[in-house]
Amino acid sequence: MSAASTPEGGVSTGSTTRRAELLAIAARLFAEKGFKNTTVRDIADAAGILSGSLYHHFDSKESMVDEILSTFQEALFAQYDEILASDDDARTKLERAVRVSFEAIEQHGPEVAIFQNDADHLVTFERFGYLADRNAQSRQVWVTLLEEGVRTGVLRADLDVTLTYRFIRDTVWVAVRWYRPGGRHTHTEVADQYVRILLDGISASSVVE
Amino acid sequence: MSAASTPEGGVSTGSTTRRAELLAIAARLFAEKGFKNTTVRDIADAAGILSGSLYHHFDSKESMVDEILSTFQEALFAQYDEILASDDDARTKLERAVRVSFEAIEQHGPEVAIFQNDADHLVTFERFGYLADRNAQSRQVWVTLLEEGVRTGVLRADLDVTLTYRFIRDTVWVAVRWYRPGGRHTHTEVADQYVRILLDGISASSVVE
DNA sequence: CACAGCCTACCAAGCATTTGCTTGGTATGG
DNA sequence: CCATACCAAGCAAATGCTTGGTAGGCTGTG
Repeated sequence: MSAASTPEGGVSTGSTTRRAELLAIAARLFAEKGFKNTTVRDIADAAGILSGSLYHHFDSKESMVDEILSTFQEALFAQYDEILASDDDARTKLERAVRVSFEAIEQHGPEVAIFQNDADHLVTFERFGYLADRNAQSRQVWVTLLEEGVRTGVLRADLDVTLTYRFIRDTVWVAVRWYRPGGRHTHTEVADQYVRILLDGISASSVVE
Repeated sequence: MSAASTPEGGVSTGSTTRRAELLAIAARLFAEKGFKNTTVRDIADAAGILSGSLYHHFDSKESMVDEILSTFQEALFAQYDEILASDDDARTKLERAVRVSFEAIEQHGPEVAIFQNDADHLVTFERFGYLADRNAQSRQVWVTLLEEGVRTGVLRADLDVTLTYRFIRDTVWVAVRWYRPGGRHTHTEVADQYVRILLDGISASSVVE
């Protein structure tokens, strides 16, 4: 029923412009109000059209968020993979991973926010299984970096790697809730400040045995 | 959720009032699925009653979450105030504040989760204005502690206090997403690990000029 | 160069379901 | 006999999505 009314040629071609515009509008609203809490009428209003007209461009509300998230995840993990495969030492890799993450918040805030806020809910649908995979993959990236750091003596030997991973992940990604491009700090500054605290702590005299 | 088998707290525990039971059920669901995404029928099903019957106990869905959050916030800030007013040095106060927070996650997980996930949305309603107040108050607690630390020379002088506050707040409270009572770590262990990283970093050799 | 045909983007109207909540009635223990 | 706790039925609004139609630009052909 759906394929009949939707011109097949318009899927990959068509007006990429309008389609991309609508996706950007939807992403912003999903990030602001949450996926479930954003109605197709909200999106249509923001785009200046009627809700029914959205279905000329997309199959469903789900397919919109699907396209938004999958595209973003693809790009992000390409960067992580590059860092993992690089020749940098563990400390530099960690720094780069943190920077890349804050950069993603800067450049793809809505996508990060949607992933943070709605992934748990979306993952219950088969269609979004890849989100769980990506999550596991992300964990693997960080844990690998941390273990490499411990092994090479760059990081403390008594570190609980899993727990540390969670702390880093939480701090970095939840920053999407308060970080605003053009605000008091650049994303690079925020990343540097966090790396400094993460590596050396906030204590004035950090004499570690 | 098989409402037929054993509705949550269906067997009246006698001592606890039915009202409190229903609030606990609602809190768990709000935390799991989000406030807006939880229907009154969800709550009623979990309680083994019909949705309309909830309105014998509560005015509205909003008043349920209101009662859940306000009660919790009251208790939490009493603890913060006690720490602020104590004679401990800045470092000890910070440690205590972190511990109290993880303790809240342990003992009032649903309440913390609701506050984390839905406060932004709820705060747009006049009724929940106190949530914004409490948020500002919390910020004040942490910033005061950090500034005291810098002033007394316990913490690094070049610390960006506001940024540090955000990092701490994010890491501590978002832990509610993964921390599970009875899991691999106690809340005290998690708090200690975090305090250690926060103060001294994860680096093996902290060279702080 | 006119014009039929087609395509993109949208409108207008509405349908089925879900949702928060209401109203009037009922069973049961004290 | 009365308060507590609940049921039965349903309403109005909101929500995701469908259907049939239209305006305007572009294209190829005679």
